[in-house]
Amino acid sequence: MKVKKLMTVGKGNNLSASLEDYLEAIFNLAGESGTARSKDIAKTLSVAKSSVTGALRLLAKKELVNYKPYGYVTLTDSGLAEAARVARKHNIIKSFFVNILGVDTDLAQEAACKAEHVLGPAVISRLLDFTAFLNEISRKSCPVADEFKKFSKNRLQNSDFSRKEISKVNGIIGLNEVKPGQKARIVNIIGRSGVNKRIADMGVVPGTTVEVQRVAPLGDPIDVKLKGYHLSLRKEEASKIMVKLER
Amino acid sequence: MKVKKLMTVGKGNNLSASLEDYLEAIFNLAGESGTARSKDIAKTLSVAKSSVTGALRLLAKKELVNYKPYGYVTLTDSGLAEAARVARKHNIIKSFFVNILGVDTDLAQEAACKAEHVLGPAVISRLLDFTAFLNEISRKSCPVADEFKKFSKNRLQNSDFSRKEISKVNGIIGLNEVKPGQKARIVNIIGRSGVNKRIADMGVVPGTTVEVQRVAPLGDPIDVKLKGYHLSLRKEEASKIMVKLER
DNA sequence: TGACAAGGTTAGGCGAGACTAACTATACTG
DNA sequence: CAGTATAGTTAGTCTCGCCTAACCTTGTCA
Repeated sequence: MKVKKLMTVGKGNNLSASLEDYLEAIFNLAGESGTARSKDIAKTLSVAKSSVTGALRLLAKKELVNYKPYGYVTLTDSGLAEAARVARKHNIIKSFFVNILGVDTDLAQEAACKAEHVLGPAVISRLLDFTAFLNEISRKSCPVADEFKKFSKNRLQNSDFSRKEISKVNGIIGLNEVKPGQKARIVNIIGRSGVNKRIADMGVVPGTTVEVQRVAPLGDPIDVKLKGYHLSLRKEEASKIMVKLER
Repeated sequence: MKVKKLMTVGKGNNLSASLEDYLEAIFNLAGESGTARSKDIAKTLSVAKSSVTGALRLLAKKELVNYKPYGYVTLTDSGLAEAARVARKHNIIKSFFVNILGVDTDLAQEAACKAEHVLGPAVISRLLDFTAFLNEISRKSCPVADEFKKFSKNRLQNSDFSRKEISKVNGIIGLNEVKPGQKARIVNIIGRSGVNKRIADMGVVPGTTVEVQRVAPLGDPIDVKLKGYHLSLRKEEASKIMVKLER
């Protein structure tokens, strides 16, 4: 039997993603202009004014904000703590994206907004340690972020990640999409069952090169050559083998 | 005016997070046991059978799965591509969490499940490049992941990140929570307005040490000393300055 | 062949989160 | 101090995902 949600609605402090957003917005606005006006909250989050009213009532019930209709909104002590926690997370994530990965600021901002609701303390903590670590070794031996920048310059540029371009992430495709005659480098193998297990057992690891030899009319089966072996794969199986085309 | 969602419901391929989950589950199940039974999908995702039926109908409408009531479920070609894309993302994220950050496998699995719906191609692509980069330099100079492990061993261990422990991430707290007499190291400053801007302009960067001198009865204002200066901060401002207590 | 178990579907409902439209309170201005 | 613009609230509705309970299908086995 599943666990039921029969907790008292009272003030159980389990914030939904959207309530966290409201809290964070208030936190930021209060910091900038002293006080958080409902309208500005609405604007920051791109929601209707009425939605803000609703959220404020919920937050008030949880005793995270001081809220009286038509009055100014302030954070309570626990609200402040909670908001700071969220903002902290946001910052850690965003700074990783921007400073380490070199993602565009706006994009990072946006991604961090969503990721902050999703990554638990364990991951965040490790992430933070990791950036500290990178700083450390950057000082000691090499400036990691810069090295990385150089490193990625050398790779073939697929920088036009329009929002709509969803079918390929960084040029990685399923083996089933490779044309006959083409060679590709295995990036990873999803799942370890059936043929994929067999392949893994053959000692095939990411990095191995594979060549597609023949593809049957409907894309199934696919004949490949790898490590000297010949193999015939079903399309479903091939789709689980992620590859990057050799240039 | 906002952009309206007036697209034809038909088969516009914008998958919601949950539909992506269903697709991914089907992808994995089909890989393991040849075919995806509705019941197993339900079990994998921990949802009721009826929810699966609903999702399958939606996916069928988008032509991502072949679905007939009471029949077997298979992915269409575009469904396969889409599912592989999601699984790929999942793998990239999870492997970063596990292999680089050293997060526990189950936790990473869970976190990756959520993060995969939230991180766009740009971030994923950078992440992938970054792991490739780390592999590169691990071979050349030092094994980064191991070094990191050693590095984090040396830090004070706050490893008990129970789910409920939400008020502190890795021992980082707001300056407002620091007790008089204690010293702390600034980790980051959220926002650059008001006093925080003044502080930032004073050349205070992450790493600077700050000492709390006096805290007024209600926690406001807070007198601090930093870089030789004395400052009086309002609680709200202090809460935007993230610090870590000095040991 | 016919009964039954297991899997799948339908119907109805609920909560979260958002929206629009209409109404009310507050604040500014002459 | 009235009048109006601006901010905030209320009421009602919609969509998404999910649930439970009851009902159907299918395949199996005596």
